[in-house]
Amino acid sequence: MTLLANEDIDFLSSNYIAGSLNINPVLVRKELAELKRLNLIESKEGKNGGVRLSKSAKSIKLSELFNLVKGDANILGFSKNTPNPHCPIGKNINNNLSKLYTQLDAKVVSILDQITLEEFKNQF
Amino acid sequence: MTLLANEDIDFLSSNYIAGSLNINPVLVRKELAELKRLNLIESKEGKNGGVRLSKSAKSIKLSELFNLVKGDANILGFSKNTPNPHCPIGKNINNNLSKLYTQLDAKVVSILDQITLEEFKNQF
DNA sequence: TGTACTGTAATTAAAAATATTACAGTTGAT
DNA sequence: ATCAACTGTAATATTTTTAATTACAGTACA
Repeated sequence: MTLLANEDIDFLSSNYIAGSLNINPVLVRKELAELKRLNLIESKEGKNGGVRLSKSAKSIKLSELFNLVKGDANILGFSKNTPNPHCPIGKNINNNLSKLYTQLDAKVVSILDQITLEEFKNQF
Repeated sequence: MTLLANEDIDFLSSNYIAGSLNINPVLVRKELAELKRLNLIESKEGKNGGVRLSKSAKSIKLSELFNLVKGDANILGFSKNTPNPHCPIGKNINNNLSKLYTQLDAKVVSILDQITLEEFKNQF
């Protein structure tokens, strides 16, 4: 997103972006699909196509990106974690951790709400 | 740690803990080694051995555990992420993200500083 | 009509996490 | 003293997850 906010070029190709990220273009396109779903970017197919921000970097808050990456899970959450349901602690730990994580996530979001992509980009 | 704080039994064996976590005892012992390194727990070898908290749950803040799990990295940090050093954005992105993450981590720690293991345990 | 793209699916390969096996050393109980 | 139940740790194997690759249909420009 920083790259999209930074470059003057109208549409950036997934190949170009993949070059910057140093990963495979198909992975980039998959992630771009997510960003598109949230209307953060728009794409153009065909020659000279690619993707660009669908609104100004000034109007995109980092919290939006955080929530996108976060998805359903808590960002600080557990990867797998399937404790023994017969253990009195185990059976409640995920519930109690989740409560805590939700609280922490909210705080993180409140900070990221104050930072725009434009501001982040301008550091570079 | 919640389990250790909760149980009355003097020393809990790695097998018992593994039963609650539903994972392999060897993994548990590896993680216990970390907790021991930080003097959060103490262990006894031999029969009827195991581990217990080395200080009261009241005196253990969740922030200590957060920092232990976090290690060197930022908790919100990147898993691999080796961007193209020839890209003006790519070459600085990790540095700039790291600055941001450090700020967020600090906020998280400030919250977890206010919660003791005892308080967390008492929810169960 | 060729070239450069997106979009997506399917497959393969690489990396990371977890489990397993093994065993030396310690402690308590019989 | 010897057995049983532990810790501590290393080495290996398995499983899971992540990322890369291949493939190709569809679109747009020139």
